[in-house]
Amino acid sequence: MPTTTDQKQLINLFPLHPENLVEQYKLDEEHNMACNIFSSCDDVDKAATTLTGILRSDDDDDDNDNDDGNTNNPSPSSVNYADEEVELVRTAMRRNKTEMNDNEKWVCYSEVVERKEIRGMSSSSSSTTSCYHQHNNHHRSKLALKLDYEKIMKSWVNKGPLYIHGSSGMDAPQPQTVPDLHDDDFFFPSFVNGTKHDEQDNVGNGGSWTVPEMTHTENNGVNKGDDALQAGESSAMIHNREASVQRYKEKRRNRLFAKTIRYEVRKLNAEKRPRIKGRFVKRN
DNA sequence: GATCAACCCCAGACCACACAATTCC
DNA sequence: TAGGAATTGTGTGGTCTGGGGTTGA
Repeated sequence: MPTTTDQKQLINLFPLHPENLVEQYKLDEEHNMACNIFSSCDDVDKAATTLTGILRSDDDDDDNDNDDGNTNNPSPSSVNYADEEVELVRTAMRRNKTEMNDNEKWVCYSEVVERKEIRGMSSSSSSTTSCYHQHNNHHRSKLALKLDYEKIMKSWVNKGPLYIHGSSGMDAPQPQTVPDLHDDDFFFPSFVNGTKHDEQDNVGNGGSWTVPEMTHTENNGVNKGDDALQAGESSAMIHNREASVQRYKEKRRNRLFAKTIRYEVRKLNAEKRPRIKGRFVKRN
């Protein structure tokens, strides 16, 4: 858990303050670029290599969900701009690494809830999460989690370590952070084409949240003779996860942001209905 | 740097009424 | 139980409004 002084760094209580906006703008721009780049890089076959492609990759990935088999067939653009892409990725990674070292931007969610409850207002815009929220320009209510730690500890006792091993090289385990559940992009998996990205990606992908993959070697306190059984369970977990990812993608693909007309006849009637200054008026 | 007016942007409200859904007999 | 009548609720689009942010003097 961060110290009190750390909290001051982690939580920006005045994100709209002009002084913060300058830095925030820079951070958001670079963060968004990193996010887009990494989300596009998760799928090797997509290779959205131009800036336009990178920016569109979020939408394109839906269309390309079924193209996972083309891993070995990079698009021509990926060949032409491969160097630029690599450079972009490296830049983003450098930036992300710098941020990780200089100024940790993640906050523990319980902390957010606590502060939210105290202040009665949304002060939870850490730089990382606000990266998405400000980018989307949505004012959405945040989910408040209240965890029953005892219950969690009990139910987790046979499921390996509670912590994702931190990538910062620190000895102490890093607390697992909870993503913004309202932001679907958070759930875009770094687990694509059956290849698992290591935990480094949890930090380096600009916010893409990944479920920690458990290996049986991490599973403490379990009989080693059950390796085969555990391998089967692990495989089942992977398949379950893939199924979850597929369900998520399907749901995401079917999302509709545009206004939908449920009754075309009502639309026609409304268009024919007389108005004054935009308001419907009686016919007589 | 602080202040203020002008401007811009956008979500939400407003309206009548045809039609869908529900209830009642 | 089926079916018709009555009642209630919903959805539709163009314009306006107010609040908040931005800009320039």
